[in-house]
Amino acid sequence: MITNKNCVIRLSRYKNALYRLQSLGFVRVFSDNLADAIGVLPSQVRKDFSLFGITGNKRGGYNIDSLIEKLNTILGKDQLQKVVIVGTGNIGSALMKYKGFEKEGISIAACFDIDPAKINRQAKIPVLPLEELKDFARANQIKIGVIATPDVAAQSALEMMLSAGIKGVLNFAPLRLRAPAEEIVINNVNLELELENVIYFVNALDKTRAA
Amino acid sequence: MITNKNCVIRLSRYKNALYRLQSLGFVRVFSDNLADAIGVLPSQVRKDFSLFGITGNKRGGYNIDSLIEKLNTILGKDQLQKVVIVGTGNIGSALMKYKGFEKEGISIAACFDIDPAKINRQAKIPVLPLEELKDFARANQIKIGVIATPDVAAQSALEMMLSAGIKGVLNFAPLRLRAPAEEIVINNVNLELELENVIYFVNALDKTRAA
DNA sequence: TAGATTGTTAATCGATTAACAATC
DNA sequence: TAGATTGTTAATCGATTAACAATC
Repeated sequence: MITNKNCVIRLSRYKNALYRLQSLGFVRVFSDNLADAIGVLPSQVRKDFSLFGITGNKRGGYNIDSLIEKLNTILGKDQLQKVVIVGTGNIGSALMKYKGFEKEGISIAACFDIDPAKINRQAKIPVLPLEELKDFARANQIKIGVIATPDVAAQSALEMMLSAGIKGVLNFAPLRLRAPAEEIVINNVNLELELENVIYFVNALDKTRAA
Repeated sequence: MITNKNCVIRLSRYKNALYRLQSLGFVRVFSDNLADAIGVLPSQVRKDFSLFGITGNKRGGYNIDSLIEKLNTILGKDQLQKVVIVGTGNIGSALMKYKGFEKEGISIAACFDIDPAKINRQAKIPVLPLEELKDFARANQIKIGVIATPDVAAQSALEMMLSAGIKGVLNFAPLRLRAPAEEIVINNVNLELELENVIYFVNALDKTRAA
């Protein structure tokens, strides 16, 4: 098992670049082209592939179709991934409507909220009471959940997910969730932090120029 | 100038942890406590502080109030940061309504869209035609922009921001933007990719267990 | 064949961790 | 003072980059 997160992220980027090349009619690709497309060095591309046992042809590069297929298998995109979202505030409902996931073979099976006013069983993506999360996730074999609740509700949302058999979480609440690492994969997206980071580097750049 | 992104992200996390400790009534903190709060080692905390010239007291640790102040200065939070958002689709409008930014001293000055139907000059956060971005950003000295447009519009949004004097961009469009690195800081948030990453590690964990 | 590209090994680089002298 | 904690230097670790033999 590869535990380097950056490496897995690069695989996703290669895959995206390959789809673009494919739609332009290309059939083969060299490590050189892929490297340029995602902004790394050619040896990084070959190293990444080597780590996952992906091989090409010396002199002939890689066949785009079969490369896409291999990457999709590695990334679990050979099967539809069903996810649930807990929290239907701003972030939650934006994710619910977001077209990007469907395009990537990710289907939002349902959303959950604690507020009875938000419940809507008839919607294309139903919004259900939080109490039903456990039964729903088990019945539909959901393994992936998104936490888009207010901060204070995030930890308990995680615990409900754990008890519902969910194995992976994308967390948008800006705090550190506590869970046994062997039991669940947590990936945090902290929007304030990302913006703060931009602000820092802009200021730092400014100071460098002034100096 | 510190160019290690991870280090800057940790500073933000320290700051958040410190606010929590402060609200619990604590006055001083040790590298040990901070390390535990954000999940790193104590020597990492001291190393990070040392990189930014932050010092404490041997035996006495760090004073929380003054530590928060120092971190806020470094992170540019001693002044209100005004940002603009281009694109008022799902992501854009979620960000517009998101409470997390205001809490962090980040104010959304305006949003911009190419669709005339979206324009709303009377709203608390006005939605303006894209053509007005340049004048607005210059008049209001906006340095930070968020790209939340469809993929195909992202590169041109970036170029308009560049010409408007914007120096830092948080990009939600899932593609690589091209720009001269010396002129602009770009931070990408790719939601599909983050979710794909969770899916990969869940599958990988599954395989490890099965084996 | 000659030339180009892979796959892998070795070298480099940078970030994290450990260790410990200084000192409150 | 004795004990605990910092600040910094050195050691380790892991990821990226370079180099090059194999070969299509």
